[in-house]
Amino acid sequence: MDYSNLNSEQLKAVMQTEGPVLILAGAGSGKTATMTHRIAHIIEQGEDPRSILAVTFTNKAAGEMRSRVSVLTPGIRGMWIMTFHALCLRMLRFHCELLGYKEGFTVYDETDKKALIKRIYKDLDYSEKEYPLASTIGRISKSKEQEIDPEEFLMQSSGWHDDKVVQAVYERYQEELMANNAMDFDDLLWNGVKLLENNPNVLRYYSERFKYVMVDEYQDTNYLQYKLIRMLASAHGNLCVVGDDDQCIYEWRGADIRNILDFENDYPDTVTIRLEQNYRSDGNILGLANSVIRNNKGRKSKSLWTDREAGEPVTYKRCDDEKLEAWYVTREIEEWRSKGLDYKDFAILYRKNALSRPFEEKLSFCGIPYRVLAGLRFYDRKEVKDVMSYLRLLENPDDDVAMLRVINEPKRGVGAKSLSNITQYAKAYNMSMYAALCEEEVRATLTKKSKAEVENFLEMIADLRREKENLTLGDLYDNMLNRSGYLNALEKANTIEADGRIENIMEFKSVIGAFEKGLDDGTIDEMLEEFEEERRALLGEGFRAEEPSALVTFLERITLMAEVDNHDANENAVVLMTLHGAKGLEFPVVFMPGLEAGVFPGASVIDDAAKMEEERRLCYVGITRAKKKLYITSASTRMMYGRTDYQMESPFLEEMDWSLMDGDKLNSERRTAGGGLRDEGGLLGEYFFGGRTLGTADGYSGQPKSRPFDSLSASARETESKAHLSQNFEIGDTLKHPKFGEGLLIAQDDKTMTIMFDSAGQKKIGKGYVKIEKIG
DNA sequence: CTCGTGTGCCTTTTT
DNA sequence: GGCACACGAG
Repeated sequence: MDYSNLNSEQLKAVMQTEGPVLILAGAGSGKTATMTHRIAHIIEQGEDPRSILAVTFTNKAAGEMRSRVSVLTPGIRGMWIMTFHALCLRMLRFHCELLGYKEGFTVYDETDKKALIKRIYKDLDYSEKEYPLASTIGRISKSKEQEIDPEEFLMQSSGWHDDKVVQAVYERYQEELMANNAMDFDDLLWNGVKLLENNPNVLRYYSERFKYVMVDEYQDTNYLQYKLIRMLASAHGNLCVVGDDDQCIYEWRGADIRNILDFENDYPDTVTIRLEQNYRSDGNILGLANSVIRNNKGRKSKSLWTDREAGEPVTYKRCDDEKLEAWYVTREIEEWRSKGLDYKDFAILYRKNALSRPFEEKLSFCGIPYRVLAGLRFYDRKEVKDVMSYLRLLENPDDDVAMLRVINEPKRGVGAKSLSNITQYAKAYNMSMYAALCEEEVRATLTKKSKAEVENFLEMIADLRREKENLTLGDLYDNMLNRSGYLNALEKANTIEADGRIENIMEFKSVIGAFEKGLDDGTIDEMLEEFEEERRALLGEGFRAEEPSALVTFLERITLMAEVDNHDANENAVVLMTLHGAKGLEFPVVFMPGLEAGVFPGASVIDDAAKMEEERRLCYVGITRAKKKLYITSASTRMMYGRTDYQMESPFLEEMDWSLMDGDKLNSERRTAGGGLRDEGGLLGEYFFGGRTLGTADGYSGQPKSRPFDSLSASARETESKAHLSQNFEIGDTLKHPKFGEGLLIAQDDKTMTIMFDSAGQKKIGKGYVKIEKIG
């Protein structure tokens, strides 16, 4: 194999295959290349690929590693390169009966979890106001991460009423999960650990099999993941972990930075290798990153360096408000693009999703393609969750969360009263809702019409359950859509909203198609074949391993998928995402907006030293995403959650090395004595959009790079003036609204228009907020 | 039972 | 400002 691309430290990491190895890999230091070469090297040594386990946190990282390894060692199969959750899930699929689960168990995502806990609240008569759901869910999750079961929770609890509530919900939640034959994400890890801890023969099998264990992003492992890895690597002791304590940004989620800081104590005779040469960022960017992160205490000594040139200075821009900030960013993107960069070379990375809107508006206004990686995952949309719930029921009819989602969707006349009848019966006889519904006496409580519809629904499930072995996933899906009446109900609704849902349902169909045709790691048949091989090996060891079906495999894959996994680096669009989502990625030009106290760092952490350090690491992660050019911006006032607040500059700005920066100076407040925003006058054009100020140009920096909007495309300017003019309509005009569709203007004043929409009825629309077109 | 309107909430979120 | 959710009228 060719190792000539590797530097001496990387090479050392590749060759050190035996014993515990700690690779401290700074940002952009060629970590993935090192790991993939290491795997390839082990295989080249003649080791069985099946003896290799490489664990990551994201599907994306796993996929990347898999494909890069396959370039180095074509045709090699049998390694386990997957996320922690997928790893546990795979073992649990084979051995779930040892923990009391049934074959085909369901994995609940956060939405399912929330729905279930909500139901438990209702049952136990707790109010969400008094005991916020989010806090209860958080505490349950934290407990699970620490292996604290409901019983132990009780013993450790302070005895406060709040604790008792959480305890009661927690206990009930675990019971329900078990009854539904389901696990949540935390259970996957905990059950994975339990499986190995309680079953010495299982532990022996896997730990002996995995001669070489590797873990990526080790700084973000939590207690369970730590234990899991420790056990899996116990037989051979060849454990190689890669991480960067400066990039630990998930402590709030249970990640324990001590796992990496204490690794050398945990594993005596550890060989520690530092990858400190950064190949990603130009000198100024790296210098800035170092100037920020050095303010953290308690980090492993490490200094990133580069032999690249200093490059562009980092530009800081203090803007008047969030709209101007977005304009500024948009304009700089156009400016760079005119110099030959592509849209996909830019990323806008913010602290929280709520910051994305102004950027979306300005980008879309200027016709710049962009993609927001945030908010609702495709698979979290109501209609997608619904159709998935139908599919889930085919595999696991005990899944009450799925049942509750779809029993009355489409409407089958099963309301609160009927539901309560069904669930009470189910509870009394200790059965699932599906089982209860199968009882004639339960259905007898429904109205005649409703009874017939429910029976039709049950029959569909029974039929499809029988047929599922013989149908392709696509056919199964089509059958389900038609026979459930789900699609029909949406078609009948004939609203814009329903049309959107139908579109998503069809999109889901193409996801199924893609899955059947094959993904990056092979076709579905190859995957099932690999399962079968694993299973045979396990059977040979005396385990009774069940092979999961294609449907189960499909469903779990989607459940374990994250939004960032959808990021396609080849799509030519500006990317918008949170700083958390950006870890592991890189872009030629990065914008970091919202460097304001209360936004970044967030308001609640500013006087918590430990949390400030994590926040600072997040800042470090953001800076080190940039290869060529970094912009940092802030806004003097920002409207968020419907309120406009005055924003101080972020304390992180004070820590930065300003000799590496240009643009505005720190504390460059731009307010008039009266407290109002200073109109930068003269130079700046002011632009109106439906009577509101849209944007002013950069008049501050003394040497404006361009006249206002010169760098915006001609079509953007045209659209702008059109948008302005188009707000003047006359009564009787037929108008088109992007959301509500066509309608007739029946009244207006200077601020609003009253429109009678064909499908949405009469609405009052504020002028200048959305694009309204005249069509007749 | 379903639809409509009103109230409260609002970090970050690998899986 | 927007959305999800709870509650009240038909």
